[in-house]
Amino acid sequence: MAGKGFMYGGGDALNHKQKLEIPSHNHPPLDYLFQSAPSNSFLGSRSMVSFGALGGVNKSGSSFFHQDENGDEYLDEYFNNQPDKKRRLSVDQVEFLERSFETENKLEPDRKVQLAKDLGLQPRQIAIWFQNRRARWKTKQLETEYETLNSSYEVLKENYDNLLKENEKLKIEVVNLKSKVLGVACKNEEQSSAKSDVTDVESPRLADGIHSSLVFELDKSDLLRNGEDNSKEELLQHGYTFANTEDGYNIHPPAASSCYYGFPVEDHAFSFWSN
DNA sequence: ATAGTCAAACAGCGTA
DNA sequence: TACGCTGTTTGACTAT
Repeated sequence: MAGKGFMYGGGDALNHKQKLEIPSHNHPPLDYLFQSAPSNSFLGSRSMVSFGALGGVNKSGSSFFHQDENGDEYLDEYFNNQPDKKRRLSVDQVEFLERSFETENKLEPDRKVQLAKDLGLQPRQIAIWFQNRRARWKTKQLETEYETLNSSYEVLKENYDNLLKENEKLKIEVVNLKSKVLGVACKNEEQSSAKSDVTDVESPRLADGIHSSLVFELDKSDLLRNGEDNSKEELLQHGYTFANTEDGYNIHPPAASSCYYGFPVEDHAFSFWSN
């Protein structure tokens, strides 16, 4: 990022070289100093603090910079070794930042400066921490939302599968009922044909003997609606029997019925014939 | 020793 | 121009 701010902590992201170029009015990385002479009340058990802790003061208002008789030694060591090391924030610093984040996850400039002062970090470090923290929070949110959506999907899928099964059962039931009616109609047709004793050119038959105009076009409700009593009476005359059921009655053909449509005997749709 | 994970810091882009 | 976001890099740390 050429042309960006030169001072560490200022402007946009800086490269490593820039990061190490401490302006004359600023201080060497404090974590380096703290490694030998910690004075920050926010230093955690790990004794780690960012080397960006420049110019801060702790809660008691005392300087973060350890200015003792060895101060120059730290300075020399810093510039000689150039400890370009990334340091984790201390536990206390993170806790402080977490509490601040819980209050408000966006960072106004004033709060950033105040936090930087309180924690002895660079404002840019505070900004970066909030940036990363928001990213982690968003990731967590996405995971949570995914879990929620996934469980909703599982429930919906189960309901859908159950509906499919129910639908299949209902379809089978429809076929059952239609085949019952078809059987009745066939028998009726047979009887009529026998009576007329001739081939009826106006009632063409299909090769398998099923009357084309009757196939799956009648259902029990039609039969019941269009004069149940007459139909029943007529069927009784032809040797049909009726068995009462919960939802009406089942129609049984005469014992020696010759009406056969080529369905297997064990066909579920015709199982009622063997009742 | 090394692979995996986490977090600090950075890069680059969009936006107000 | 500062800031936010997303993606990436890098170093510290841990488990094996």
